[in-house]
Amino acid sequence: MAKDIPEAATRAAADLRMLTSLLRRRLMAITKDDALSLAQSDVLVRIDREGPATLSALAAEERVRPQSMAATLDALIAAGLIERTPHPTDRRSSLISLTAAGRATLETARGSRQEWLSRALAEELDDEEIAVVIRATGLIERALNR
Amino acid sequence: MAKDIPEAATRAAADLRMLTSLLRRRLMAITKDDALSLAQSDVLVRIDREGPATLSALAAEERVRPQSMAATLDALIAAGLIERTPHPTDRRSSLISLTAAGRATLETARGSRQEWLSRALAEELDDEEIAVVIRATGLIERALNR
DNA sequence: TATTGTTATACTCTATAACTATA
DNA sequence: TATAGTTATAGAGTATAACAATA
Repeated sequence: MAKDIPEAATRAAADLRMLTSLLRRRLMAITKDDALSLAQSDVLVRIDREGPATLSALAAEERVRPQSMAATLDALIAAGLIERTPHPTDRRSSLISLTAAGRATLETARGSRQEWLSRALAEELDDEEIAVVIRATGLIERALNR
Repeated sequence: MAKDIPEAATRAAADLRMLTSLLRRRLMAITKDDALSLAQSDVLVRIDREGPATLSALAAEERVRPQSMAATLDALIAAGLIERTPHPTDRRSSLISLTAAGRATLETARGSRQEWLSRALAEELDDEEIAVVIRATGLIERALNR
């Protein structure tokens, strides 16, 4: 039996769905000097935040199939931004970590999508509003991982 | 010269960027009985909300090129969910509107991504938190369109 | 047997370039 | 000239299916 879904949740879901598409397209359009694709940026940031990980773990965290993650990692390896080292205990697997170039890329992510979005938020929203956005991202993430 | 971007805006931008990818992948994974692609759903909802529109107008609002919008519209027309009628004053153009089947599809969007997301929000968040999410989507949209 | 990863293939979404028809 | 739309082509991102190696 379907539990009743409050009007507000339906509205929030509809708004979120459309906003997600729009935001992604805006980000994609910011190509500039940033050679990284969106999926590549996601993975680079994740490894930076969480440390070395296996392909499977990255795929699970990013919610893609291992084959899809493999394609993304291949591109990052080809660009010299990450590297594989043998897994210490599992010979089937490798640990993926940032190279020096990968860390440098993250630090110079200015002039890229990240900067464009930061600036858009900073210039249009006040401190209280930005706090609301931060709180909302946490709430949405919690709902997605429930 | 780059104006200083507050720490909080940078944090909000990073969180938003990654959340956008994750949310989109979760939505894509909900295929079920819903035959519409994400881009198709976006357009169908938009026409329903805003009424008949030209291809160019839809492309501008959805932030895609006219060629991309044409592909999406072709699929929706093939599915019988929208239709073209001649533009009253511009013979180069057409007005795109929902068919009866298109309206029916929107109404029976239960069992689809929209329902999955609504339920996730409703089950994990309380009323005050959902209100925060709704407010945040409005704020983000404002920043994107600034 | 279950898990980690690879190879092969296909579909969605979007873009750029070059074009036609109409305004 | 400028705008609305089309045709052709390509790349990013993702998936499923079938497989090999190791746990």
